Amino acid sequence: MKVITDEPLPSKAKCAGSLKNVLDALYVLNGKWKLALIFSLMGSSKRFNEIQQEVTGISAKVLAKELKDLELNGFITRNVYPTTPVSIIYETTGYARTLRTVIGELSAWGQQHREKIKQSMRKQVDIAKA
Amino acid sequence: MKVITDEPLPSKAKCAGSLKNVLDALYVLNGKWKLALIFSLMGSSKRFNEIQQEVTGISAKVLAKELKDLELNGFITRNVYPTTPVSIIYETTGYARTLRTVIGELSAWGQQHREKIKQSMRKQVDIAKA
DNA sequence: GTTAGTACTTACCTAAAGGAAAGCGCTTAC
DNA sequence: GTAAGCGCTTTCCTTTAGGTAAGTACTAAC
Repeated sequence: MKVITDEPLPSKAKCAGSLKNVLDALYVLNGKWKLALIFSLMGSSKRFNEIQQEVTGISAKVLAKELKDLELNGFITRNVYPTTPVSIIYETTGYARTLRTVIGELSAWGQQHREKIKQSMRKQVDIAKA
Repeated sequence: MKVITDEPLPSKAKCAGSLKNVLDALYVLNGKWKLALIFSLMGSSKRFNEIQQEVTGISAKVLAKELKDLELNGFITRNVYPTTPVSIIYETTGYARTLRTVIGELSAWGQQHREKIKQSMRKQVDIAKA
């Protein structure tokens, strides 16, 4: 067991940058819905109500707010088509698609995480301390 | 321009699962700090004050809460060494390390995102609609 | 006229996140 | 004794996220 006491700056400088990157990414992608919304629109462009149906649980207010936010940050565009009642269709930008790998990894991780949780619930916990 | 009106369920069923995965992942990894803390401890095991110094901006209260949360979820372990004043060292578990790729992607994306933001601030915005 | 649908907005409210500052129990150094 | 350091906890407070429900502006159908 190595008790760290006299190592003020081992290699922190080089890691601090990466840490800042993580923090920066989380800053624009925060909240419960942003990544899910981008993911939903990456599948196909959709209109307001369609999004609300797919992303179950989101309220109209929050959805409107998040869509504005995502548009301001350049992740999606809001297209108004002058059909008889105007159609408003949201779609992802190319920039949002740079998040594809991030979201892909997150989705894959989320899947195996759910599996793990289900198993540990069956075991009823005997892992007080591993 | 393709106005979606008569496509109730094109391929939603297969995407809904992935969407749920994303939501599930975000559920355990929510908040400003969790991924950053895991990332910090992935670099090297640390004690309380060391973490607080590296992850600048986090308060003692929030750090204590997040560490408890991460321990409960099996991402980190809290090791108490019976040195003269007890040393408490936090380290990541193997499970936390399954997040390595996710965090790696997030960090890489955060880096290029900051670059993009810096550029668009110089240009002073002439990208009303691309 | 009413009703219905789309895409929201507005008002109100609760809960949770997060921050600042102080305190606490312990030990060691002076 | 005092002071300082560690690893927190406690208290108080503000901010933010998010939810519900109602309303609004438009149009078209009945």
